Amino acid sequence: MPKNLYSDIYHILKGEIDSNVYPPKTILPGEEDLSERFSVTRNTIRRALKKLQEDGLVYTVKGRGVVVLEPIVDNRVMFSASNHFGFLDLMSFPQNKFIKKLTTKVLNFEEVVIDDELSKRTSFGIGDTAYYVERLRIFNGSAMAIDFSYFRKENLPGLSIDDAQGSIYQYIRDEKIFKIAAARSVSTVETVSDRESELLDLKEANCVGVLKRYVYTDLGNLFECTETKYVPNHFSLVGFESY
Amino acid sequence: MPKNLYSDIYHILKGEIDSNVYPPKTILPGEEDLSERFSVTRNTIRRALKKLQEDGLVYTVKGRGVVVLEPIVDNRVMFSASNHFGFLDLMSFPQNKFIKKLTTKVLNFEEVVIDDELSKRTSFGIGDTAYYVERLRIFNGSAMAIDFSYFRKENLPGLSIDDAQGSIYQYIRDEKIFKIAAARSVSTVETVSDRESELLDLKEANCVGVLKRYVYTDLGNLFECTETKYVPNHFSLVGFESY
DNA sequence: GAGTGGTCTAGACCACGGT
DNA sequence: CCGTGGTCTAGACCACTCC
Repeated sequence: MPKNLYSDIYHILKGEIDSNVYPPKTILPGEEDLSERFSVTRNTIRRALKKLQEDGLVYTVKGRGVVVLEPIVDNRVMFSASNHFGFLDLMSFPQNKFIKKLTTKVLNFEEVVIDDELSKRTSFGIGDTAYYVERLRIFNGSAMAIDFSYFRKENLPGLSIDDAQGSIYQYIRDEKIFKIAAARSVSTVETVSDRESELLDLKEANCVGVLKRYVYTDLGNLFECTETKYVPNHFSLVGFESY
Repeated sequence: MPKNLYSDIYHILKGEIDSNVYPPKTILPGEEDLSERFSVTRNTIRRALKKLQEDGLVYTVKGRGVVVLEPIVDNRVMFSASNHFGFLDLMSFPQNKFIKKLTTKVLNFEEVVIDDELSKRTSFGIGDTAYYVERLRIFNGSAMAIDFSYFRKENLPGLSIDDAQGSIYQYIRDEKIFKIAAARSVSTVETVSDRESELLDLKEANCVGVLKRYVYTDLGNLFECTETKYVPNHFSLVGFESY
């Protein structure tokens, strides 16, 4: 479906790496060779290679070439910070097929005005109006996470409790209200409050993982601030960086 | 110090955003204007803008322009997955100035052969020899984290306990053994073992944050697998993605 | 020194947003 | 429609790795 040259080339090369045409620790053909093979400029090849590098499949070394990296293994519910548009979309992660049933229970839905303290928590402006939503996430029958969310009302004027029950991102996409531009995330571990320990299936644990996400519209303003608190031992957050 | 055009331009623009020449939610001058201003091609401008976007400072929208994003606030010990070369280098993070004293205690240092089970844990090959190192990290007098590390011996033949006591990455850089190419990380929350709870200053908590990092050499092979277990409430892991 | 990737230029056409 | 960023080409020079 992608009709960009560089994107096509990226997919082809990725397939060849996955199917061991280029095994780990080997060097890919040079950029010059690849441009000949695909009949494009070196520049276009470089964009495809850069995408492979961002995926963590290869690493390029000046003067040597493009090296295929060894793969690693892990087996939990992955929530990669990227491509994570809300909890409901998690089910579409290919690794997460074993989540048979994910339900959402809205615990709280109200309008709040951002005061000094909330502004520190959410980075919203003082005086802004926001929807405050609490949603309990139930995986295969156990309460595995709670989302505490603030949505700026200005950007989502008609939000209802029914939308919150479904996927808010689905709602945004369907209604074409705006586009989501970017997200910043901060991940921490915190000791749990009494209320949280009542709501979540923590077993013996007295801590939760916290993923705080700030989401931007394509006009540059923050429109969502969500803290997801999740139980230990069941979730992984993955990342990749090259230097 | 950087003598690349695009990198210079990136720093200049970043400074202008920080000092509010271009406030949040405004649009930067167009790429054409910027290329005129700096007397470079549009291509070079685009690279600088891409770097700003990777930093999470701006977001570009086709047909509209480059939007400056609103900043957010947070105040913990940051360990960004990127630029994190071992714990000792954490002190060089500008936000982390308040860590006055960080010491390391080596709890264990031995050679191991990777068997089936260790191979699953580390993604190293079966039969490889590795150094296994346990290091306790003490911040301002309290035991805040433990690192459980495996280093492939093949890549680090002469590693001694003294090197482990200092910064292993310092050692690698100084000895110019190889370059570090990339890292994959997986972040989780786990309930704690008895031994860990004895070693760490957990207070009431019975869980730890776990950051598992796989580090690659520039030849494409995995050379380190480290699990850092850290106490709750004191650390943040930051991320940024654009769509 | 031969070959690799890293940077940069000059110019072209397309797709999208706003009017 | 015009102006924006997105993609692509053709060709150049430099810095690095390896032999």
